[in-house]
Amino acid sequence: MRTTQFPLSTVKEIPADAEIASHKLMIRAGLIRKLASGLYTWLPLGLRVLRKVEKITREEMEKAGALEILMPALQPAELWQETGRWEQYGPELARLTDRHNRDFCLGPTHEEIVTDLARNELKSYKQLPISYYQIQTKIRDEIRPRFGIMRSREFIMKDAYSFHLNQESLQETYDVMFQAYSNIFDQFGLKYRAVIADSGSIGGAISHEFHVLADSGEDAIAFSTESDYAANVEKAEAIMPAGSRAAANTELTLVETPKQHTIEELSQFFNVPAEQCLKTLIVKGENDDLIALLLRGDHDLNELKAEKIAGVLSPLEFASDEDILAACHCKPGSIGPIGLDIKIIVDHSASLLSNFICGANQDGKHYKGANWERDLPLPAQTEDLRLIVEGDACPDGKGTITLARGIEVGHIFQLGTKYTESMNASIINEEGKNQIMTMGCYGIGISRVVAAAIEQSHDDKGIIWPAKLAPFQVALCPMNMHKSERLREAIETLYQQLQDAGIEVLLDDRKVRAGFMFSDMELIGIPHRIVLGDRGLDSGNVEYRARTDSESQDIALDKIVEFIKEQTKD
RNA sequence: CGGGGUAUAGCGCAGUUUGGUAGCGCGCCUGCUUUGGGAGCAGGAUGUCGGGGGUUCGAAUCCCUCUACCCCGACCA
Repeated sequence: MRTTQFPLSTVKEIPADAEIASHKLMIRAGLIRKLASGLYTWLPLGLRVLRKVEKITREEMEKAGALEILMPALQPAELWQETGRWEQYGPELARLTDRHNRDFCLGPTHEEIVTDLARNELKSYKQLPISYYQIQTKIRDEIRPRFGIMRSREFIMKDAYSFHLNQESLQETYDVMFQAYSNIFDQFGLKYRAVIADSGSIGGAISHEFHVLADSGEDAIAFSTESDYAANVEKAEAIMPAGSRAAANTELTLVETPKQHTIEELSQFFNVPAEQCLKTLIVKGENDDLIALLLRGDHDLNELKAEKIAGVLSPLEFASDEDILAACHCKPGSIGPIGLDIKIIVDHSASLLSNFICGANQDGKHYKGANWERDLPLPAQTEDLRLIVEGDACPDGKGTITLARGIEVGHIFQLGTKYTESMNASIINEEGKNQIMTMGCYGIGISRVVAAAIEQSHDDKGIIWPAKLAPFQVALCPMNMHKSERLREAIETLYQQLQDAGIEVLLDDRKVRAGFMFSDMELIGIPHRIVLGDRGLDSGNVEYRARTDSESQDIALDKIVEFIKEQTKD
């Protein structure tokens, strides 16, 4: 391609509404343009990258034995009503009616549609297992689209669905898909981790997320220092710490704390670490009652864990100040478990505290030197309530936890019979009887991968594409070609030779100055750059520089094609 | 949906407090000079000042209203 025929839409000024590096760079490098909140047009350069992500994904899905199909984005409400998700999905499901006043939605995902396909097409166990996949536009009316393509209202997803006679078969395909996903992310050339995940609203039991590691990631991932354990922090179990409670050796004392409400203020006031304080949170229960959750001061509540406990309202809701005043006779900031007359659930770690600080249920007062089973009974219910933190013991017993940030780009689930049962998707089994199929589903956020790759790999000059995602492999930059006919000829020859060698070359044949050209090529992140001028022609050399290099090197003009082939081979 | 903010040329912004008829930088067009790290000079084009209503002799500016967009929270590939 030539830049005169494949215009670069680079811009110098950073758009005001772009916050994170990938969003800024996608606009600046001319990959995308915004149409409206959460809606983007892919420009030619961006689309080349997107197609590469699709290609790698498609190849690996084929290798994994999945069959490509294409399902409609516009979907009848009836199918969603069958599974109950028409009601459950909420406002994120974009709904509309047709001219006959029939209800439809724009598909945010395709479990209903593919299950309908399966129940019509699949009759016999002999047809199982089978996996379908598609690469298609999804629509989700996000509460708050942001970060450009990272969280948009319309995005491109590869979604795959597998159907099985039983759990064993599902597990086999799940393992195959897990491997396929690993292959895909290896090929992308991105640093990633597969982590144990919560299955969220899609449903099902076992599930893994694939995260591209980047400091700006919205998710926190917990890893083991020793084993291959990795989990989304929201799912990572904080295990009961070893050891027992230290002995009670201080008196329970009521202390005036007129201005101390937060754990931080308390730990300063009493001059003790936050972990010697007890944090009391009041949440709503299922029967309009209130429940107190107790945590160590240095720990944070994991809301996902809390709302899964029987009796706790899901989704989690904190009690209002009025509710708290009624139940605890004080305002938030002085609540504590001593004498508290509502259900109390204590976190494992908090149950091991001794001689701790806690609220006294009187405004402006706290207790110090509190001890379980001496000053107050240890609550009967001890649970894992908190977010795992750096340094915690790993749940698998090997090593300790470190944390990293990640961008969720893939998610695989074992759905079981959640959809097949409600939609009565059955086949005839070996005994000639009807049997509900077991199902798995596997997603990759194709468009998000592009943003995640940039987020992980960029510098102050622009994008640094991994080889397999780069829109072009080589930038060919002539110096003042419009003034030298022999240079034009040499460049044209080289351009042709590189293309003949199967290399994707972007020839910058614009009549622009060197610095302008270099800046553009660096901004759009082309991995290899060849510079040739009259000077080079005289000495028989070109200048080569990889995007990641800080210095150029001279390569003989008659060796450069071989050199580039070597640099760009797999 | 709650809380905060913004809307002026293709992009980034000033002008609004104190009403007087629209400006800067980048980009774009023309010419000359430059030409190895986003060039210089000269000239030029581009605006229903987000929409509607009101106050006023006069509104980008004051008042009312609507809309869009952005940021913080719950959602997710």
